[in-house]
Amino acid sequence: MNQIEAYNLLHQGALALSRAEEAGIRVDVDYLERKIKHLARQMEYYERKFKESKFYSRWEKFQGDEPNPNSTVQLREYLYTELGKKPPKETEKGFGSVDKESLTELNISELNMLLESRKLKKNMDYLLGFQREAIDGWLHPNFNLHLVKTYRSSSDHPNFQNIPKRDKEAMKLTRRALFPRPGHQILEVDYSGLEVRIAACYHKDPTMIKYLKEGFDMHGDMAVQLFKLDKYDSSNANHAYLRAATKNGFVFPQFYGDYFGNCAKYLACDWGKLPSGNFLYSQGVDVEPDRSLAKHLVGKGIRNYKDFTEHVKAIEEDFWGKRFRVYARWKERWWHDYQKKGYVDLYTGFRCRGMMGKNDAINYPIQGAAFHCLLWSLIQLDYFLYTYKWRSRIIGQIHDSIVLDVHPDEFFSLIAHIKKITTEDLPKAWDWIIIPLEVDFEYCEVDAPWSEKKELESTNGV
DNA sequence: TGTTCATGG
DNA sequence: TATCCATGAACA
Repeated sequence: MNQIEAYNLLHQGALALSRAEEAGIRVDVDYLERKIKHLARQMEYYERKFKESKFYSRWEKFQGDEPNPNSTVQLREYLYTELGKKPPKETEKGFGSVDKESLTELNISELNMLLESRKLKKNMDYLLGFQREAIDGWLHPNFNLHLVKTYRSSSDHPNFQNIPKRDKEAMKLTRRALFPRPGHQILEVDYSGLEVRIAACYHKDPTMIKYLKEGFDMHGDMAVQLFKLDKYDSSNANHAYLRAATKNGFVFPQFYGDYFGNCAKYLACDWGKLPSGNFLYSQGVDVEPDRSLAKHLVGKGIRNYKDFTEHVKAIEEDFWGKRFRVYARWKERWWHDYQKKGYVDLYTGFRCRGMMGKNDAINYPIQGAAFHCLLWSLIQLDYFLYTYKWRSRIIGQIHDSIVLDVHPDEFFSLIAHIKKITTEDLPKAWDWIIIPLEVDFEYCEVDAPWSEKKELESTNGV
């Protein structure tokens, strides 16, 4: 594809997204007002309790003034200088970190209070943002195509692309404010594993292609290797958890250019959430014998954190040296080409210029082109809804997913059309897409808020 | 204005 | 060489 096609994609994309902005999403302003008051009371409670503690009075003495728990500088001085604690982690600039991971690791009860109040504040900020941007009970988030260096989109006022989802409590609290039009329902369609599939279009690694075409479970296989399981059992909650940890703590970081040391740290740390124990995070200390995963790994010859790091190192070497060696060779070639040319071209006709590190040069074209798949689909869908005067509307987009406000009469036929556009029409339009694409659907009942979203079990036969 | 933290993909 | 891309709030 060439730069004319790239321009047209952005032009048509801007028009389609402007219609989504105009459509907007309903917001329950009464709920916002109630909940904001409620959160304010909860925050006051935590503040009061925190100030009653000995931990606080010592901080007050040290500070010589009223301490500000929101100041990372004050907090780190107090913890790491006055109290002499050892920072579990450092910031990018080399100071002692006071983020959630570090404060949890320090294991001081007053810090848990502080973390709780940070969480409340964060939730409050989302609701205040909605309240500030609401016009007559409607939000109209902006969707930008001109701000991101990879030619992805961004969103602001309010940002539609970072509303809580993983933390169930925060998810319910924030998305409970957002509604479809009266008598309508929210529908979401998202491309599954889009970036992995688009990456495979670039590097064409046969093993990866096989995983994607045959529907084999790459994360499950890696979990078996990392945790020395006999066989992956998806009905086992521990296995399912380890698979998620593997996906987020090894596979994706490796794709983005991380190395075994960080991966080992993340995986060991993450076991803290597992019933079987958090032993390895206590750095080099031998495992506690009464924890089942610990026992299991000891039985396999991995006795401590150091052993585990070596183990992850070996798996990393196998990952790039054997399993995905064609992918690895592509990365080297691509990086070499960038150093020669000073730019990288996307399959979609865009060019990224400027100073890039190795990870940047490799990841930008994948991230950008993956988003363009979504954008192309959104343009087609918008054109279709607009031309045939459907009552359903696109109301937003989150990198690899589209959010719609749907009239119930149009629900099933709309799903069929979306499936055709996203998984059949797109690969026909762009011949560089050599991997089959898949989409999943989620939906809410009529008049239900976004917090009530559930999976659509099967879209066969619609 | 740059840094840190938290949220999403 | 060592985790990619954003927005937004608060602080210094």
